[in-house]
Amino acid sequence: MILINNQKYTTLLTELRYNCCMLKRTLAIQKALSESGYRITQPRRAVIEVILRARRSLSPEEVLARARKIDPSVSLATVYRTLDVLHEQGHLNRVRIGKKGYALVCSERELHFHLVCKRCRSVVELQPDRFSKALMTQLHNLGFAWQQNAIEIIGLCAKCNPAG
Amino acid sequence: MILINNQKYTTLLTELRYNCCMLKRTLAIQKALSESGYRITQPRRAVIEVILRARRSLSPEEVLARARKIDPSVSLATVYRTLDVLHEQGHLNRVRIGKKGYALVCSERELHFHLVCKRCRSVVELQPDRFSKALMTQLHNLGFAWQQNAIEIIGLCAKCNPAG
DNA sequence: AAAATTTTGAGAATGATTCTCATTAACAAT
DNA sequence: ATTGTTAATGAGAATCATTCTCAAAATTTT
Repeated sequence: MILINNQKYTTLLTELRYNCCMLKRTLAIQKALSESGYRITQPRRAVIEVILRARRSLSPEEVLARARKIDPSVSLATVYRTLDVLHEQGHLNRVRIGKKGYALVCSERELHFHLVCKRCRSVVELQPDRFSKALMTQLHNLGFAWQQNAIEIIGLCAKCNPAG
Repeated sequence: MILINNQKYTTLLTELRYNCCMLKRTLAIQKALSESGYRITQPRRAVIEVILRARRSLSPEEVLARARKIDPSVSLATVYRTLDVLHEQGHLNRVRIGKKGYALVCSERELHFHLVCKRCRSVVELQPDRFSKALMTQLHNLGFAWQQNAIEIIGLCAKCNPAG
């Protein structure tokens, strides 16, 4: 076993793991879209990758800026169009935070919770657990067909919460 | 005991109960706002009453139209301003449904779930149960201070769901 | 590779939301 | 009740996010 006791390497490794995980998710969403009859284009690929890779919720303008680093031709219209597609397919939610603006939270997995901080816009994912399973059962029994992979809970994270 | 076997009276009674319940809630929200230093004005009262009384999610324009039946002077600006206040205080959520438009869901009680149908905009409330209690505990343990009374789950209700 | 179809970029058009400011209403203190 | 202080309001103008338009380009199918 190799032990590297170095902050730099640890950070790099964490980053690598994160990117790898998000790449998988990006591909999963692309596959899902493709199977629903949507074409997987360069701009869409870029937008999806940007939203998934982000550790916090981005505004459409921010998504555009980051997506252009991958594909400089992407337009704002396409960002909005892709957001619509993702939302329609249940991969993305838009929830209002504060007086202005929304949180965009994207996910390819089954029903689970996202904790969105309205101050720093960070997004923490609650692992799908017994609660979400029980909730799914309850919804199912009511005949309610939910159309979102994630449920957003808005508030202040531990860091941004003055009282905590 | 008096038994009235008449559809008309049953409907009336149900309606009465509903109105009574919503009146209580309206007052509860007014009290909460007042305690937070907001003034309880006629237009605010009207807007809050309209949103709470509605059995489905309304658009701001719809809220305006209904509020004007209570207080004809209410302006659209005030509707938006009141929505902001309610949202800031955690009484109201705005979540996107479909390509255009939002659901406005208002609540004065503790953390619980709302099922919003994106087709008929109906809102069904899940009774606060062991799941929401457990969820609250989990959030608390993470140091996350949620700022909404209700969590909206978007989808199709049993009536609007073609598969169900 | 060509055909069929969807998607795109650019910028104009739209329309929801916010802003401005003089006026009014709510609340606290008297 | 009256007054003073201050927040809240209505009206419409201003802003800005979002959608629309359409010819051109990209994707997928044949």
